[in-house]
Amino acid sequence: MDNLHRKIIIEFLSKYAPISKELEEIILEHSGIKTLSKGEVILQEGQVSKECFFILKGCVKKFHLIDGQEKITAFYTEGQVVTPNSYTDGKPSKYFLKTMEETIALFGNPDSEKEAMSLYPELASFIGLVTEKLIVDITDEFDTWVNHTPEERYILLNQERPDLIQRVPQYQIASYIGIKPESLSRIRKRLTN
Amino acid sequence: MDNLHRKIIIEFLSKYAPISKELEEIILEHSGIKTLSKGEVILQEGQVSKECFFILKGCVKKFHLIDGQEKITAFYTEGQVVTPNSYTDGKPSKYFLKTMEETIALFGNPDSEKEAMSLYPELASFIGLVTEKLIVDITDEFDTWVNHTPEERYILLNQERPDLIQRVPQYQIASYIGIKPESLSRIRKRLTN
DNA sequence: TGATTTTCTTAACCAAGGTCAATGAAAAAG
DNA sequence: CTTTTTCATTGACCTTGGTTAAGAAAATCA
Repeated sequence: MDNLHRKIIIEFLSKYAPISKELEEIILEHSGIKTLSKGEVILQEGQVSKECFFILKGCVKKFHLIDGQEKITAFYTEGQVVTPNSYTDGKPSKYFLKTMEETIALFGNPDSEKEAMSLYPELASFIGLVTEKLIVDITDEFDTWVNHTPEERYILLNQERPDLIQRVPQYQIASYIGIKPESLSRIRKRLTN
Repeated sequence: MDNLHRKIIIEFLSKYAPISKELEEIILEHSGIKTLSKGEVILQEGQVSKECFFILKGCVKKFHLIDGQEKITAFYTEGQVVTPNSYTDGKPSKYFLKTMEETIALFGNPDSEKEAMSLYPELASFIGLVTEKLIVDITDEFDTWVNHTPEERYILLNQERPDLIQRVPQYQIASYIGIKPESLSRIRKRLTN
């Protein structure tokens, strides 16, 4: 694990609570690092996920297939945790996870998670914090979504995740903000005038 | 606490894991039951929440005030937990919580929660399950929302929470599904034809 | 490099929701 | 039982996004 990756993890973990070097090592030891090539499918619809992961480098999209069309509901990038619902509830996934670029991520599975938690009880409360924070983030995102128009969502996206606009094709951004590529073109035109 | 309320709680708790009579008592002892009258504001925008609650009877709406307009993002009814983001992250709330009817709820606060958890470690892992399930529910709701039109959302709401249509005024249902009351009228007309 | 595929833009027309204003119906208040 | 207020519906007109089809621009590949 190189220094950049280490920094991303530590930065992430420190958001939740002061973290000891010891706990840091425990977490690193119990997760496996993997590199995925561009366009790789991490989770299929109907499949039960056995892994959650943390992105060190790269970008992953989450999408539903509706009438043969991809409907993107999330882009995950560096420093984000991805815990598929299917990983948590053991039910077949309703959505896909697919890399947009070559992606390096730390993978964890329930067995090693349980093992680590039984060895290090402080890990459990730490995971609790991460989980609680996730709820706050998701509900905030939901509220932001429903309280804005597609045009406003595009403006917000430019402000809050300008990197995404650069690295993701526009027609996928369109899907993410809930409109068709043609409409996003028009919105962009409206905005430049 | 009467039998109906007891039943609602036990039904709720059993969704997550088999629950012992003992743990049941612990939870009941550490939460205070309160009755709120119709129209009571539980949480104000800008306020830091010190309580989460579980609804035994009644209905609570969550809404943002945008340009003086209520934008409803959730209705909570019997058997649902409400954990304000502000309760979790300690930051001022971005939204309001207000009762739609007389509402009876079990309230918990961080102090009694921590006390109970230190006395009964098994409670912590139980709360972990509840929290994880919340994430699954919220992301499912989010995905359902973004993948449907207002008309489809209205049809879904009728199927999945027919009680809400009965007990909540239509213009508030309209706000909840993201449209104006006039548009909901038109949708209803379209659907009857 | 030239060829091919992918992505982005434009335009004309359509459908759904927003706005404004008027009217009716239903509930609440007196 | 009225009166008043709140809520729901309707219609005319506007705005935004969807659809379809064509072509331009960019990225990829041979």
